[in-house]
Amino acid sequence: MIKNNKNENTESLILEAAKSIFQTKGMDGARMQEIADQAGINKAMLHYYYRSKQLLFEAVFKNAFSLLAPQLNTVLNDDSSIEEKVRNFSSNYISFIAEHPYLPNFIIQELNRNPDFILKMKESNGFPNLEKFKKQVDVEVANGIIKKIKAEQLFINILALNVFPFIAKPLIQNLIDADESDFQHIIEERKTEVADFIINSIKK
Amino acid sequence: MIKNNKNENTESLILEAAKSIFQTKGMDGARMQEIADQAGINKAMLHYYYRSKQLLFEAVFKNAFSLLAPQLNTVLNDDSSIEEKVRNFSSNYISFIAEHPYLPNFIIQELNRNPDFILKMKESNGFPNLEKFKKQVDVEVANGIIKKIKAEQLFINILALNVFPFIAKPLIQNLIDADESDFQHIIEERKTEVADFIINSIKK
DNA sequence: ACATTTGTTAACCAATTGGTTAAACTATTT
DNA sequence: AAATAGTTTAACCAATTGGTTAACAAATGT
Repeated sequence: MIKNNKNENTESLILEAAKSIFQTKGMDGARMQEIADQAGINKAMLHYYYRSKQLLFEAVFKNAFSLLAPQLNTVLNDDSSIEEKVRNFSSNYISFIAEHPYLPNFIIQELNRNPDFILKMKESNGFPNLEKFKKQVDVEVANGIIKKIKAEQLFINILALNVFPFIAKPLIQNLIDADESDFQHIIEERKTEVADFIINSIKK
Repeated sequence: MIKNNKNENTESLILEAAKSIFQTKGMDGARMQEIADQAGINKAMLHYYYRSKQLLFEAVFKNAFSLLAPQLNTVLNDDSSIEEKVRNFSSNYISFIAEHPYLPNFIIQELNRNPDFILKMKESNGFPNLEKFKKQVDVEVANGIIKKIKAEQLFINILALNVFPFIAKPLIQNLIDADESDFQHIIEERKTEVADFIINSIKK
């Protein structure tokens, strides 16, 4: 058999396969055998490298979360204005999620199933922190740059407008009668649409 | 044994138990035995009344969807202006979901897992229809009442801002560092906050 | 060359799961 | 009250599932 390089060794083969299965089927719907098949290896190897389904799942989850968190963080903590942050975030985040469409749904779904799970994430560094954003919103409100709004509500709105379409895709597609290409087009539009919508609402 | 009335007969006991288990654990995570235990009856009864796990699940899903759909429909199809629709929807929908917190997540999650499933829902009457809303948005845009926006995008925005906080509750709670009572308070605020946010953005 | 560690496999195992069955119990009909 | 139809139960079943084991193969070190 051909020698594997670092990107094709068994351990990462397993992680990649597990990622794909867990993210589409969830913890409960995923089967160890299916993960092994997709990785092209024996089921016993899953346990050799990750001990149990739970630990393999946690490895996948942490991996996914650590991909998502920096996207939030960079926007929250850079030095641009609120307006610039909103524009950057909407454009970047929608592009990012379009490349990882299962990510937000996976994370949100599994956190709903096991809310204690996020506590482990909070301990790790790189967990998104809202402090700077909060102060910035308060300052811009005080200076009359944007209308009065609580940072938390604004943050929820930004997240909602950007993330929801990906999570609720099957529902939305049917409600607005859009096929796959219609939907892609609408998502593409939203890279600026969402930012404009938010700015219009908060700009004085 | 005491005679059961219509609200306590076995069939609806099962449906209630199944609702509670399926909505918190999902199709894959739910166990027939657990549903039977919660209903206080023998597991064989589940099959006697609903034949299989799949059919029991579909009964629960249709039931849930038929609760949610009219909420969308009444707002989409009444005779008020877009602004009134937005205000009504935000207030009513948030109140409604606050009473059925697992509903949107359940529906969205299971539709993601099984996208074909919504086709069955579409056939049934009462499936939300956007036609009237679309025309109305176009008219109000043409008349200069609201800013230029596509009805589909506005609809997605309304849905996102109202529904997302419930779906992403565990994530949001941790990102903004809110305990249960903080979160309830923020949700309460959103009954007007969301409507104002949308109106601010689209009103000329 | 040999021994030891690391990686891999096929076969196996106990527990769980959705579903069935046959018998018992209860109400309804005649 | 006897027969019939509908409801409920305990015990059972085959299939699936996560996980283990023991033997085998491939590196690695000495």
